[in-house]
Amino acid sequence: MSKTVQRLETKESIDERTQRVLRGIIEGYITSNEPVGSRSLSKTLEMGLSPATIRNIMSDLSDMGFLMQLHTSAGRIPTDKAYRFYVDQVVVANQLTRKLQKRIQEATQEGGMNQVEDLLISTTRLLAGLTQFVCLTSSPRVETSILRRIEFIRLSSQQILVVLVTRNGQVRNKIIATTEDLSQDFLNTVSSFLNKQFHNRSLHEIRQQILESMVEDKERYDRLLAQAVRLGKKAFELEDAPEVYIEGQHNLIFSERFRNLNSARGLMDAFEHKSMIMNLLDSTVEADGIQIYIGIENELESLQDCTMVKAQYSDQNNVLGTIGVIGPTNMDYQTVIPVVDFTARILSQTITQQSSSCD
Amino acid sequence: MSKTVQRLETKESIDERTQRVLRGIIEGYITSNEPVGSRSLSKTLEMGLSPATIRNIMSDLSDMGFLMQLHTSAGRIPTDKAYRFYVDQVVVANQLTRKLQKRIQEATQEGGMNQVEDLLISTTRLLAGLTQFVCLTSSPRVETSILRRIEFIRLSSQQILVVLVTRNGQVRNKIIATTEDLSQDFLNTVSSFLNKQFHNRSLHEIRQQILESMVEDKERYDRLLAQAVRLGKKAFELEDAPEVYIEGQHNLIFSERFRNLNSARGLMDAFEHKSMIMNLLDSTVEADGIQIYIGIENELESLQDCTMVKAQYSDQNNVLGTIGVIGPTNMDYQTVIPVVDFTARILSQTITQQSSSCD
DNA sequence: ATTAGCACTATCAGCTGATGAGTGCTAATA
DNA sequence: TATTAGCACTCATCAGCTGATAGTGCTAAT
Repeated sequence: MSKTVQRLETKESIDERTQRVLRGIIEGYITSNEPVGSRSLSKTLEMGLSPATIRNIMSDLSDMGFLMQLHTSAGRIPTDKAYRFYVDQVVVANQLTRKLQKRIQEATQEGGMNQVEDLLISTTRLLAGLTQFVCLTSSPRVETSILRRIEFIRLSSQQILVVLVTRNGQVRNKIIATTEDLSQDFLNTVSSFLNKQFHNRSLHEIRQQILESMVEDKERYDRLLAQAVRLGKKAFELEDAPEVYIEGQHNLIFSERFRNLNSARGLMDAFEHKSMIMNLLDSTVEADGIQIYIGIENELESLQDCTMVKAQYSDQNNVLGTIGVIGPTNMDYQTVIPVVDFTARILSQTITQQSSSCD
Repeated sequence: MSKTVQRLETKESIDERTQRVLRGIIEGYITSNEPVGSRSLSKTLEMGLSPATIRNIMSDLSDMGFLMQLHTSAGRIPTDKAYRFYVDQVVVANQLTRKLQKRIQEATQEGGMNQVEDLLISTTRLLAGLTQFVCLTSSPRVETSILRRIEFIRLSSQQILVVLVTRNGQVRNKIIATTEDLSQDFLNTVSSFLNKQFHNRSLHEIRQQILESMVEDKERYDRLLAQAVRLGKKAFELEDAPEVYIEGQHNLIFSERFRNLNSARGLMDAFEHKSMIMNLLDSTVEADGIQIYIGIENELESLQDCTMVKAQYSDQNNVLGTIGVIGPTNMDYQTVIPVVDFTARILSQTITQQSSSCD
């Protein structure tokens, strides 16, 4: 794996005029998806500069590493560094249109969404549709979520169904095998014990505590407690399956905007490995707000000619997961950024409402 | 939607020699994915026929509708009718290699598969990987599955979690809202009543019966029964979400074998509509064994230059769902057919084992 | 410092002729 | 009579050439 730049620098001071030209090229390339040349830029820029002057400036910008040419005598296109400059210095978090805001809100409020999973899936799909890119969402880590309720249901003499409900409305099922035949009554006692004991604790804490209990002197426990601990251990041994939702993969193939992309295949393959995606989404440096990884700033190689825009969502207490889109580096940052941002906020809001609706 | 042929006919009697030529062309095209010409065929066939003779025969076969040319002076390729002939008359259900059999068995026996969902997903992925095509699987219709257990869990004063376990190990969760605050004790009574009443009935039957109960004179019920009926109604009102698993979509784009396919886009889009896929899979004429739809035999337009090979899987009593692959019409039928067949059998077997492990 | 002018270069679409694989027809053959 | 050799013909493909276009870099004039 190639050691990559963490984040591109844009400390250099560029004079006002040069900045405007750079900006013109970036925006030109974003809208047209074609290399932009000095002549056309001279027109659109309306700064009264002749193509020749523009060429000189472009030449300087190339030297500084902001522009590159696919071949001599084609216009120039921005480098990743240029996009970084653009995102940091130029793009101001402009408002979404009311229309878009409404659309996002409505989509997340759609009926029958009391299961967090459904909400996440439909939000992911929404964002993929809005941006026409690929959208990825990581579901809340069960690990860190708060226990709301645990219940055991006897299925047969050897099988018990564990139902585990978290604070934010995720429901997990797991069938565990037992050697002893336990009655439903007994299971009820166990679960009510566990519920009392571990109410409002994170699953992680709970697991820890159970493990500690087990090493303590077993003599001190009565049968109930011993079984409770044993069942609890199995129940909370949930493989923390990295749940990821991916939508809009077909955009990667069919969208005009992705056409320069040579590593579509690699990305598709990467998407098959959920745990890798999970990593991608959840490897987060800054705690809040939107995060943007442009081109080579991405660690994953097949992502290095894409931009990933992502934001975390949370309930009132904790960060739960991440939602993000992957698009071409010349995406329309001015709209994509606020769309992702707003969607994440709405998502947080909806989930918070849900989890606060418990007692 | 174009009215399509239900199933292509191959009643015509073709003499032995002509059959061998046809078969040679089909197999040639299957292995090379290139139109086959008279000269090369004359060599590979080893029947001592000159290219000229072969050409005459080919000409006859073209007249009968078994062959076509993409353009004059390219070799000929088989028509859908030819593949139908091939599948019906030539392909004998040959055995899978032991190696493949093992691989399929191992993949389905992989640990932690006590949830049917996991089993289906991993089987779908397996089949997509083995064939390098797209694989589709429909999950058992909750509608027709048999109730094993139902349980209500009080989450808050307004929310109740319904947990529903079917005979073959599917677990469904649903959160329902209540106006009245019902105690867990009360809910336990309700669920134990419902469990007794409806044990081993299909969800469909149960729903029917509940609806009938509701129109009966309400006076005759005590509070328990009334609530049980009311909760039961909500619980069994599960939207029968058509659950479909799709794997290997990227093969559609990247596989060499699909390259003639112009409607990849259409297929990808179709895959987004799960209910359509569900229809596609479950619209079944013959009850058992493998089913093959070649080219224009498919109702779905964007599938009309593909072949779909599918088979149903079942538990000891009922057909549960369908698993199938979609590939190019010139797929290697000799292996694909037995692979799908065997996979479906193993799937049935695994699910049967699971559902019989209850009391 | 800016700009006009000019030489240079790469891409693209369109045309060309050569090549090759394959056919259909016909006349000769076993 | 069935088969085959021979020949003319048809297309698709490909390399090579063309002019048009759009861009650059450099230099000299403003």
